[in-house]
Amino acid sequence: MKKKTTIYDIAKELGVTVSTVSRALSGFPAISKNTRQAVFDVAKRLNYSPNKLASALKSGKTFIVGVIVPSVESHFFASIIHSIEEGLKSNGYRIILFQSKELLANEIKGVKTLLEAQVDGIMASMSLETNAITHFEEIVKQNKPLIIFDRVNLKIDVPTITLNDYQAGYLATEHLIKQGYRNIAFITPVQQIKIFSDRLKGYKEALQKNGLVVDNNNIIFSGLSINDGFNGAMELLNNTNIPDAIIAGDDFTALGVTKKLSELGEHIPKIGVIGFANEAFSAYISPSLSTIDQHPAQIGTACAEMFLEMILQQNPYDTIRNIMLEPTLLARESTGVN
Amino acid sequence: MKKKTTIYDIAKELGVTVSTVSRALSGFPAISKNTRQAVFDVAKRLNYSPNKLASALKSGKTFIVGVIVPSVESHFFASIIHSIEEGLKSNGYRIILFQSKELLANEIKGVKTLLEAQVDGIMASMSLETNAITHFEEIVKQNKPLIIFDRVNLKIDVPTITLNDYQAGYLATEHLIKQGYRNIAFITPVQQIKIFSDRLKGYKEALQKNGLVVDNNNIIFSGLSINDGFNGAMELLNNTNIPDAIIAGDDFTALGVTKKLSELGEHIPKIGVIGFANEAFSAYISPSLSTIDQHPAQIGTACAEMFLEMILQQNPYDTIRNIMLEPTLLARESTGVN
DNA sequence: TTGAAAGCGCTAACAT
DNA sequence: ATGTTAGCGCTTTCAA
Repeated sequence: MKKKTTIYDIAKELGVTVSTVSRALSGFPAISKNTRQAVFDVAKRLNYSPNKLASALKSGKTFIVGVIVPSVESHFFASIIHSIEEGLKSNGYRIILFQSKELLANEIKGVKTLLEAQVDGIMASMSLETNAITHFEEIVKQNKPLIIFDRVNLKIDVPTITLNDYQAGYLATEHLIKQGYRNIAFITPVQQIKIFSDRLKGYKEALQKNGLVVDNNNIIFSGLSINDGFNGAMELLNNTNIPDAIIAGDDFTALGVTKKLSELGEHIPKIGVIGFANEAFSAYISPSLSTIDQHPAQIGTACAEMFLEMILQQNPYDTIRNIMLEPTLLARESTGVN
Repeated sequence: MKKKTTIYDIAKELGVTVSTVSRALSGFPAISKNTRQAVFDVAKRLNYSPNKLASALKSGKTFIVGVIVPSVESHFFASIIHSIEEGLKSNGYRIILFQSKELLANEIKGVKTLLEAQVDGIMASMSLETNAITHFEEIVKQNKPLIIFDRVNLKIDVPTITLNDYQAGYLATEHLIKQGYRNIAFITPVQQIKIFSDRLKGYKEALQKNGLVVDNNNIIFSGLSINDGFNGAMELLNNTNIPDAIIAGDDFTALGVTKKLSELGEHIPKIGVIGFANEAFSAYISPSLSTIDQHPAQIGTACAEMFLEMILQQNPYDTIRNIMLEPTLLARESTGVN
């Protein structure tokens, strides 16, 4: 394998020094038009490809932002990632992805790996397991921008981009009540993540405001998956007082609920189902799934803007903003809307 | 922000040289137990975090493999990625992800970016648009391992991991025929990607072997998405000779087909539908979706093993293996199976 | 507008 | 078992 072309090769070829080549390549203004053109021509001819590693080592900037999400398989996170990329690319930043798979250990490893890779900042949404945040504090200690989005832990003092999940829980519940449901169950992930406890609060208050009682037998704590929905529904159907509607933790969970209900088919009365996140499939299944739109594209865009703000400040944490977006109800057939 | 700890700081603290520290940290054998322990202790105390950039620059190895996929949002690719990660991590390799979003331009940019980031190798599945492969040839020219999986272009001479897509097309068609369908349509992506032309071939031969004729009006060329399925079904239903079954390019496309069919509801006779890839939702929608399992986990594992083989050879392309896995039929309600 | 030279943090001969 | 030293490829003062 022939040696790779470096700026030294270009410099030698042109009889100039590497500094000139470096300046020409990086768009430094005080360079003659001719020199710049000559450098570009030779670079092209020698098939030059810059070594970003060397550049990053010297300059201290990799132009890479690490993004940690529970999983990339949901439309919600995939869409956030996409809009982060879009929002960042005009400034030359790229992202590198890390999936925690809902495991705290992976999340910790992700932070470590990204930090060792010298990323210029990190955006993260926490795993369901996350109950400690020392791994995130390390990022702050290094004075690198950290932005937490969607799944936020109460205890952390960094910029956040979240959805108004209290409102999301309230909206879903209120919608079901308006549709005539009276015994509404709630399947939710564990509660150390703020958005999930907020949602539960919204659910409870919507019930109370409408004169309905909160029945703890109607609240199931589980994970987020088709299986969790399936099992959660099974559990609820064993209650003496079977619910007439179920709010699921996300659309996958709602799909599991739907599956369980359809298995029982004629044996039970029609039960309303609503999810969260508006997955790609949700509008297309039968019955189409009512859900709460969490505006992932807006969340991603806000993350990107926030990051660009932070790196402009001498200290990224000079001002800490916490942005909250509002959810939208998407009412479909699964809650009796034709 | 205080300076980051380097191996120099550790060395100074202990009164040894950086080489000793470097050796201790990297598990070099000829180091006394005491020294090693002392180094680890100080490293821990000073909160040392290695700068992988510097290490990679010097050693020429980043231990990063670039993975390019059309999109991460399908279970198929997400699952491949997961098993690539699993297969690689025991050897210290990590992956960095790049999504082409089915656009050739993005794919080209992905290769460039990954190469500039000095990845140790690249694994890629081509976008639907990909009709030129000069960008991939650059990887080979640099003598870095390139592995193409699933979506392969005929013209490229590198190791590949694919599914027997001829068989996949054949299986799907044969299954429908066995279920009693006689006028079977086929919605497929454009044909420069080998797997899609193979599938089509399997479809045609299955028809012919069973005494059915190939009707070009029954073959629709489109993309892969819910919308493509929706529109494809609409087009097929406008034919004078309406098909009694539809094979869709993937499960998302099949979902779009299903949606269109259910919209027409009672007005048309029951039409069979089958997809490819066994997405997470496929078993859980109503009717549950028949599909062809493409064994993504096996594909990913094979990619990882192939990569590890390639870097062991003095020249990664000394031996080029092309692995082909066999698909499995998953028969469900959408094709009339209970 | 260009050159000279130092050095980012680490690894890896080559010594001892 | 440990020290010395020369870079990896690039950016960036400082000087001319």
